[in-house]
Amino acid sequence: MTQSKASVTIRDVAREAGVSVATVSRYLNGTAPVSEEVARRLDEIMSELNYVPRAAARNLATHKTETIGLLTDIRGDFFAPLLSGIENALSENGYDLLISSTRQPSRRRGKKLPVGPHNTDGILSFADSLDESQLRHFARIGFPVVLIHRTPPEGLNIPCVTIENKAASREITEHLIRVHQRRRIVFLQGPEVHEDSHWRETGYRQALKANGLTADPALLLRGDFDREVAYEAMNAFIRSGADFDAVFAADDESAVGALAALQENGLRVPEDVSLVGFDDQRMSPYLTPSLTTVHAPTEEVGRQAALQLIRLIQTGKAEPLTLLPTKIILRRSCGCTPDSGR
Amino acid sequence: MTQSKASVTIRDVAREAGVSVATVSRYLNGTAPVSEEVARRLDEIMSELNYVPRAAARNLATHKTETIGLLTDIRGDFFAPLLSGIENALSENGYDLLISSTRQPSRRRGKKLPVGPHNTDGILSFADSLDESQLRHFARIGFPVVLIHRTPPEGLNIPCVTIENKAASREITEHLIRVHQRRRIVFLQGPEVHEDSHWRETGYRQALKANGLTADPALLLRGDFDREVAYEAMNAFIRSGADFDAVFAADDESAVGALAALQENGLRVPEDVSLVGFDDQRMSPYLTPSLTTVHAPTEEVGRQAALQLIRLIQTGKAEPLTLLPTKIILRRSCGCTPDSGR
DNA sequence: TGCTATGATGTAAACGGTTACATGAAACCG
DNA sequence: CGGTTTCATGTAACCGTTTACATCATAGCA
Repeated sequence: MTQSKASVTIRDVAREAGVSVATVSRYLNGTAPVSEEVARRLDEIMSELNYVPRAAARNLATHKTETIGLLTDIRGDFFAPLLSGIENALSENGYDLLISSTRQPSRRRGKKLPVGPHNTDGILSFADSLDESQLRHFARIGFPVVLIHRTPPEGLNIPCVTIENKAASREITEHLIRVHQRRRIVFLQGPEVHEDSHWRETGYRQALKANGLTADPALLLRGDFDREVAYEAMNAFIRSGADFDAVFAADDESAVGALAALQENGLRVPEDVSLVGFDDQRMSPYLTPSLTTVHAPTEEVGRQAALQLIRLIQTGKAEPLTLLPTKIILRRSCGCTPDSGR
Repeated sequence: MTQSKASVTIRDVAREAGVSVATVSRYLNGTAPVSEEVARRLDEIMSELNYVPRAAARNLATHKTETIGLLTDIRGDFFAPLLSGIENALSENGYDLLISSTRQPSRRRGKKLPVGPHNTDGILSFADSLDESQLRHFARIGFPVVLIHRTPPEGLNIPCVTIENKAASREITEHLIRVHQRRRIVFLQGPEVHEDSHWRETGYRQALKANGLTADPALLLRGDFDREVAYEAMNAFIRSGADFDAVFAADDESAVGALAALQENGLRVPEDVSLVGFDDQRMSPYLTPSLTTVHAPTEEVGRQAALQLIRLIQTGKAEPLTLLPTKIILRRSCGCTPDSGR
């Protein structure tokens, strides 16, 4: 009931315990030894007073925030595991997470970013959340940044963690060709600028070439990593009477859209058309037929990115490139019949 | 190149502009008029120096953080839309988001929460992220909290935003009974303590009773809002030779598990067994058959919760209960055959 | 013309921690 | 036993803002 002041400060604790604030601070941070006696008294008083150090004061004094910022778009199945990996790694290391979505490309120049040196110790940037000029600025002032699913622009030395796209794409395409005798394979592209999409397409092309097939530009459709877009594109393609016997969707989202379009047009998967995706999202095993795809370790990407950023903050050094392995997962949609895809 | 000091402060700006720091601060915050002349000069200098006010200093001086904390588990399809709604509402109102997952119930008493009065202006707590004693503590010290998908414990006056569970559950159950002539309907329960699960079960019971059916306890299975758990439970149930003709899964996650179990055991949905879920998650229209379910406005829940919290912080008042409407969505899995479930 | 609003600005004290430097006591040591 | 370490602690400056209070023109007004 004797709740006079708004919040209890380190000085209150010091006074109650009959010591100086310096002693309290040192005990709190373990930066210097404190006598048994005093330690006991402090423990007692602090819990009695329900004392919690104010973050702002600490940040101001130390020039550290113990917080990292995340810039990303909050969308789809991809996001949850990524965030989960990041959050785990951070909390294990005592960091907080300030998250800001890069929604509508307001891109108002001059408008300051919601996370930056003023409120975090470093930031994680997913895909194109930060444009080149912003990256250059952070690099210039030496502010720690780690890129996720995107390599740094020319000449910039910014650590990045992403996944192996090309080899797996090539492998899954070759699977369609060699095991299932597919010849006319549609590639459902991602967003134009997206790096993942680019490398996946490269893998696809290499597989075609290595197997004596030519890459027919007519088989390239834009799916934009989006269910609806993929559905529309696929639908229009089918109705145009196009000739094809398989679809490689650049990600599972677009595979879902493609699957819907195929089925609605009376094409059986995998009997008439083989379908494969990329990412192995949560729902993929539960589609009918279950989706053959490439497993991307998204949660691990998040975790590694967070760990690299922490390392960069604390030691000034980090792995320039962390490339996580991917693995193809054979299920039913390509034509295989594994025991259980789950 | 003349980058001597670590960071540029308000004093640097003031000196360059030949005014006092107070003037700069006032201009920055618009808390007092400033002459045309000075304003122009400040704009120029601030962008030239690339000045960004340090959040910690500001927080310390104002006792505000302009940040809210979110406690939740980062799991499943449910999470992304919720977060998206929250983030949108917050950023529109100039708040930052500090997020902390309530992973392993470490529940180490005494261990301080990662978000609280020391680093935020208020917090959003999903379901059981905060236990009763923690809620009481925050209530006692007058720290703003808004609950999501959970009502406050007895005697506590904490605003809460959630959805209408009972009426829709009753309605969807009656749909199974009246339209599809189902009589033995399995209810796949959520986690024991979960409020949503409780009310959904209540709606289910009411529907049975109102239609002259008795609630057979043998038809109550635990699905835990989890695919795997639901799959196992359903699988065991089927193999035990149980007699049933429909399944009402307490959420779409468990519906997915149930669907897998049904199909693997050769039961056709919806011919042999009707299946319905709750939530209308992203994947639900894309299952085969598409899932009849109850649409929960999850993104809107997030948005409303954020808005209520902001109101609570700024005015001290907020709606005690925000109950968002739900709506049943008829697709194929119950036996209906709508044009397109998407 | 003297008196009071009003506008634009400056001065300096908070805010609640950390930490360099200082101090006194006890321990060690040849 | 005097001198040097080491330990436990205190003093006070500092981190970068905001803001109450003061100041000084200038305008408005009777």
